[in-house]
Amino acid sequence: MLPEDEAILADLTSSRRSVERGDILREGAQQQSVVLVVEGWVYRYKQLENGKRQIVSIFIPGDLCQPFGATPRALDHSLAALNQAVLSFVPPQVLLGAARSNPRIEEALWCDLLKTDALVREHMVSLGRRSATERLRHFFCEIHERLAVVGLVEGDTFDLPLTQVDMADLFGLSAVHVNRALQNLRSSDLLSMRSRKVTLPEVAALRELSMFSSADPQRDGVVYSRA
Amino acid sequence: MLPEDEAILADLTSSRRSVERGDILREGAQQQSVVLVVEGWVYRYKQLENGKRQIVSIFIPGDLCQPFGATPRALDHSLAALNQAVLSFVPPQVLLGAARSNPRIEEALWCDLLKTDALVREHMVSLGRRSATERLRHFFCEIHERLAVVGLVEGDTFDLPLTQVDMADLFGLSAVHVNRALQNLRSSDLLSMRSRKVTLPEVAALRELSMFSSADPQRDGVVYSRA
DNA sequence: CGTTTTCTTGACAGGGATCAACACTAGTGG
DNA sequence: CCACTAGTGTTGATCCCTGTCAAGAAAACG
Repeated sequence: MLPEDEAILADLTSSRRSVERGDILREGAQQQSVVLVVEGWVYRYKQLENGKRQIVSIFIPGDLCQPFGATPRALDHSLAALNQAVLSFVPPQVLLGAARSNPRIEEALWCDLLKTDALVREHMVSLGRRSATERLRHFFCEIHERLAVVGLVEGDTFDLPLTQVDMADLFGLSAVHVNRALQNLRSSDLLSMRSRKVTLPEVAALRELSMFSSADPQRDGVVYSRA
Repeated sequence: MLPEDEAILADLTSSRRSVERGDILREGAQQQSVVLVVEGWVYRYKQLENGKRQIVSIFIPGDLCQPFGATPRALDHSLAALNQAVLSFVPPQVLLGAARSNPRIEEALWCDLLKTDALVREHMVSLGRRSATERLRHFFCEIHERLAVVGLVEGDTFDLPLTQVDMADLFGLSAVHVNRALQNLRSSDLLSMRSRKVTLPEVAALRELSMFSSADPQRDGVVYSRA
């Protein structure tokens, strides 16, 4: 990314806001701006009348939580933070303007949008066609790769601010079963977890097992990378 | 939609192509154009190494099968037709150009994109948190509403070119279980099916039961409507 | 430190998968 | 026009993955 592009994108994060764990925008809220994650983890979810919840996307630093051209409208889902997070609320006009003024930025924004969609699709495959253990394996590969891109993996270890209840709602499982599937992974020595820190000693083997294919061969589409 | 807009959009369907049931684009293919469905049903799916398949989206006439700014890239999924379909392959530059030249078109394209995403999210909720019967009920409500918008519902009846195997791959179930869930619906007199024709005698009751909430209160975002 | 959240474990139940026939439909070619 | 075939729909029997309930252990937190 060229310096001039970076300058423009740095502007996007000039008006930051810090939020605590919990809802940021509720389903039905009139959404004015696009949320850019600067720090922390954010997720989208939908809640059913019977109390069941499904997490549909997870966002990490550098991710845009909505399509960059999302015009003001009522949200069909809720947006929440998993831990304390720093967000930037960017009016879509700003993003659209940046895209118009600079083809490279336009390209980067579209690239980001397409990758976000691709992740959602992969998640759907997990929900529909993978067993509990397979879902976990695949997810850990995916999140490891995404975090590595933005420099949030140290060695083979990273923070994972998800409780087992969160994971249950993410994977479409019960919390009890997530617990048991995690024990599976731990006993196979492909994963260790303690106090929200995950270590994947053999990522390559894990990828092999979970038939994980990188969604991001080029790794050039991150809209905003941490300094 | 104003006449001048319609003229521009009509242009988009000038170069049509007819396809038979089966794959249109395979995963990994280099995608050059955005596919617009003029007639017939199209779907996106992903296939796993073990042969399992997950359908991630269904498209009906008037739908754009990719984000309108999708730049040429390798597809992460496959695109296929459920029945004989007429498609228009539109270069993204054409759509982006139309968007730049006319704010109403830009708005319509973004609106379409956001709605497609919203449908995907609702589908994820089904996969993760709804029982087999609930998934079917919800799907029939959704598809009924979408078909009605483009004038493909007569009375309370419409064509459904999905086999039970297709539905299984759409809902993340086995074909046998789809069959049994369908019998549930039929025995409750909320649905009748014969030779690919579906009738929903009491859509209102079905919506109530499936807690279906319209994703499209305004119904103004269809990019291309059949004449 | 108590309190609350989160994690773990066991027993049990159930939704849905799998396997294997068989019926039905539609398309094929003789 | 009718058998032949392949795909689709239907049914029954059985298994197992995952959910639910409940209770205790461990960790996080002020």
